[in-house]
Amino acid sequence: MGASERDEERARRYKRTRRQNALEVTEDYVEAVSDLIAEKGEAKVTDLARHFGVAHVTVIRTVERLQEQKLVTKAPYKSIKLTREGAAMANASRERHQLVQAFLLTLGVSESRAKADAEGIEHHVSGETLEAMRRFIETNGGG
Amino acid sequence: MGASERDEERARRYKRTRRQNALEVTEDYVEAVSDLIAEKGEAKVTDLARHFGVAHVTVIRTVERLQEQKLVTKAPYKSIKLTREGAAMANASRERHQLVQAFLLTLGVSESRAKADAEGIEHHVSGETLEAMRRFIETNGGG
DNA sequence: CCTGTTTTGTAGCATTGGCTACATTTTTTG
DNA sequence: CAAAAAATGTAGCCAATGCTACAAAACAGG
Repeated sequence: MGASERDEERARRYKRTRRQNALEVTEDYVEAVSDLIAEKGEAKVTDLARHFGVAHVTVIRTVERLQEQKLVTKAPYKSIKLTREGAAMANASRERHQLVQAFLLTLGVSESRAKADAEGIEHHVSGETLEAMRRFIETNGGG
Repeated sequence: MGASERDEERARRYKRTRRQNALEVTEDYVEAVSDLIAEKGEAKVTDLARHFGVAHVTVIRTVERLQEQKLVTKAPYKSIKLTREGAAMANASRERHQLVQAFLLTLGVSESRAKADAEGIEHHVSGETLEAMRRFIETNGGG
């Protein structure tokens, strides 16, 4: 007995979510690197470790992976820089993050909750849902 | 130079999101077990593998973990059963899932997108945000 | 009831994201 | 400039979630 179409569709959704979870860390890192460069002029391993509240070793390994994915560059003992693709991903991620957060605020969620929930939600929002959120903010925003 | 309060808060949010990602699989499994029992009378390893689109071995190991967490029980070569806590988690998870999906539909997102996005979003929605979604559905729902 | 299929289980490997302990390099500072 | 402190790197561990390959148990048909 094979998988029904409904099974297959659900399985696809499940896998998509798992993939997005894997992407989350990547997006969070490039966004953090971008923010740190904007704020301090450079992004160092220690800054990222403090940013995420993890051990510096964890940052080093994750940055290695990001290098393999051509999202950042880094020479030994030097700070982390974004490639063009990395910068593009950071911008897209930040925009989406801010939109989701603004949406939650407009919906009536408190600031602290909006920040916390946006962190988890942002990576799972499709373009279509993002558009719906944007419309909602435009219609109900500001007041 | 230590971490600032803003750093610490952001780090807490980040860690919370990572924890929720780990919980995701757990919640998805108990919910699937609950659904299968409701539909077919029992939940077998193969059913879950088909449900999620993963190898049966992955299911076996995950179910072992769920047993350690007292969410399910399982004897060798027998089907999976929910403990009281497992059933409670399944119900809460399903309710939240449905509410998020209904919310997205009310917001104007297409059904397929709503289903897909709800899958990823549901595990990251706090009680407060869930309440805001419920209010929104009540106000704008039905039409 | 035996034989073949399906289901379940075990062993072992990979990747990701955590960690500690220790080593090395860079930076700061007295 | 040398010593102390900070930053970075390496080695090796763990857990979770995937996988394939092979083994054993349960179930179905003839």
